[in-house]
Amino acid sequence: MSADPEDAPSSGAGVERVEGDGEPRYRAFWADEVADEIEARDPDEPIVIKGGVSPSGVAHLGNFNEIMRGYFVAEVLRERGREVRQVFTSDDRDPLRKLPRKLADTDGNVVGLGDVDAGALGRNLGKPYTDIPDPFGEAESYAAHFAALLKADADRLNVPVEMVSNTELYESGAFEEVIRRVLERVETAREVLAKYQDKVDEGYVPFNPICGNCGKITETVTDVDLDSGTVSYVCTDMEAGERTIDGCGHEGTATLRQGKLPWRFEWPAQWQVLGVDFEPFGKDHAEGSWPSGEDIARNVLGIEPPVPMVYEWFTLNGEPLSSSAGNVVTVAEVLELLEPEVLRYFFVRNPKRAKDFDVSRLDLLVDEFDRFERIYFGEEEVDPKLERLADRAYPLVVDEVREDRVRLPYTFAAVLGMTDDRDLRERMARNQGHITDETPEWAIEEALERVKQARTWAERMDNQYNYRLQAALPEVDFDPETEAALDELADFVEEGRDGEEIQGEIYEVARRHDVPVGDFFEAGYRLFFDATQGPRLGEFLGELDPEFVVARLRREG
RNA sequence: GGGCCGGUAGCUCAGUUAGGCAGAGCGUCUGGCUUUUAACCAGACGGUCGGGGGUUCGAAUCCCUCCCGGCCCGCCA
Repeated sequence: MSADPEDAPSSGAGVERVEGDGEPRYRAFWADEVADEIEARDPDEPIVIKGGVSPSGVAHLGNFNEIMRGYFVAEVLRERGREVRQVFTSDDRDPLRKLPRKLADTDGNVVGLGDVDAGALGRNLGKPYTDIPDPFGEAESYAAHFAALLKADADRLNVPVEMVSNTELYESGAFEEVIRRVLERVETAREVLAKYQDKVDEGYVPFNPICGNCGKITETVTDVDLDSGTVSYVCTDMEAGERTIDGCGHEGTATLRQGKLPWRFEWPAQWQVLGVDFEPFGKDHAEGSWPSGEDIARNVLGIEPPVPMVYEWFTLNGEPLSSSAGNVVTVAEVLELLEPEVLRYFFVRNPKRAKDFDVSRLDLLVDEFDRFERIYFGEEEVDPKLERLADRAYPLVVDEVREDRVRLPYTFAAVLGMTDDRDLRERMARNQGHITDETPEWAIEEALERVKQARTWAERMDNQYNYRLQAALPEVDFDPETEAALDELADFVEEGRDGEEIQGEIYEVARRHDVPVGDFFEAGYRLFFDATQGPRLGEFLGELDPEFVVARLRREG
C-alpha cells in the first residue's frame, strides 16, 4: 500500500506541501490524511465513498462507524471543491442465516424476536433479505425495513448518504458484466481466492444462484453456460454457523441476475460497478476480505481497489457491541440523550483507537465535546495540536458554526431536569451565568433542549441526578424538633430570602433545634424530592415559587 | 501457531507521522463560597507511558524481544 517516501507528497499521508516554503505540515485531522491519499490518485468526479452492511437486524451505533468515517472524508473533500457521493450499500441479497434476537420496529424501537412472527421468519432462512417479508408488515421486505431504519438514522445525523440496494444492482443487470467476467476467468478467480481460502477447489464456482423452487441461495453450481448467460444448480444444504439450512433438492437453471457473488467477489464487484474511491471498514475485514478483495480487484477484475481505511471497533459500556447479546444502542436512542453534534464528534477521534461509548458517563463525552467547541472558538487555551484539530473538524461536526450558542454543562442540565418548569430551568441557568441578557432567544431554547436529554439520561441510568421535584406532598413523619425547625425555615423563606440565605438558614435552624444537620437536610430532601439526597438544597429552593416552598415546609401541600 | 491493531494517571482519552520537560477532562483529597449535602471556584495527590534490551546528547515516540487484550487466518458478512 504505502509507497516510497521519496514519492511525497502523493504518498505522504499526513504531510502536505505548503505553497511557497515547501515545508511539510502536520495534518491534524485523520480525514485530511485520507483525502490526501484519495486525491493523490487523481480520481474522476464524483469521488465515491462507500460503506455497506448486511441488513440483518437492528442498525446499531457500530454501523455508524462506517458511515461517519466516510462522512468526514466526504466533507473534507467537498471542502476542497470536489464533488463527492457517499453511498452505502444494503447488502440485501445476502441470505438470512439465523434469526436475530433483537429487531427494531418501524419507529426504531428495539423489540425482541418474540414480538414478531418468529415462525414465519424462520421459514425464510436461507433466502435473500429482499425476498423476506417485513416482520412488521409495512415495508416491501425485511431488507427494505432495516435499510429504511439505517437511512433514517443517517438523516438524524444529517449525513447525506445514498442507500444502494445490492439486490437492485443484481436485478437491474448492473452486476452482470462483472459476474460474466469472473465466470469467464473462473480459473484465475479460483487461483486468486485459493491463496486466501483453503476450501477453494477445482469445482468452485464463485456464483450462488437463487433456487427457483424454494427461493434460497444455493451453493452447488453444476454447470456454467456463458453463451446463454445461465448456470445450472442443485439446491443443496447450506452451512450457517452451527446449523444447517436445508436445501430443497431442486435442480434448475438461473440467469446471472438470479443469484449473487460470494462476498469475497461481491465486494470488489461493488467497487467496480459503483466506481468506489474510498472504503472504510472494520478490523474484521482487515486481514480477511480486504487482502483477497484487493487481489481480486486487480487480478480478476482488472481494476484498482479503493483507498482503504481500517477502523477499530468501539465498545459499548465496556463490552463489544453484540446484537445477539443485546449489547446494542441505536442512533435514535443516543439522540434522546445528547445532541447530534456530540455524537458526530465521537467519530472525529482517531479511528485507530478503540473507544468506549459509556452511556453511564455520557456527561464526560458531552463535556469533552463542549470543550472541543470552546477550543474552536478560542475560549480555552490548549495544546496547539488539539487546536488545529478543533479548527479543522469542528465546522464539520456542527450544522452551523454559531459563536452565540450556549451549552449548559450536562450534569447541570440534569439538575435542571429535576423540575418540569421551563421558566424555572431558565431562571436557574441565568443565576449560574450560563444565560445572560445578551443571549439570543434561539440559544436559550437550544440550551434548554439539553435539559430534556440530560433528564432522560438521569432517568435511564437512575443515577445521582435522578431526583424529581414532588408536585404533591410526599408521605412524611418527622419528630417534633424537626417539625419546629421546618416551620421556622418556612417563616424565614416567607420573609423573601434568596437561595444563598436559605442555604445558610438551613444550618442555623437545624442547630437551634438540635437537629443534626444531615438529618435536617434529609428531611428537606424528603419533602421536596421524596428522597434522602438531592441537589444543593437552599439554592434550589431559592429558585422555586416561595409560596410553594413555604407550604411544603409546613407540610401543607 | 502465523498476521493485523491496540496497551499512556483510579476512569475516559490526547500526545507516537517528524525523538526534545509526562498531558487533559473526570474521579479522589484538601481548601473556599458564613454552612459536612453532589451545580461554582482554587489547589493538591495521582505515572516503571505493558515488561526487558538496544540506538541516541536525549525515547511514550525509532529498532529488537517478550507479556496482555481484541480481531483475522473455517463458513458468512
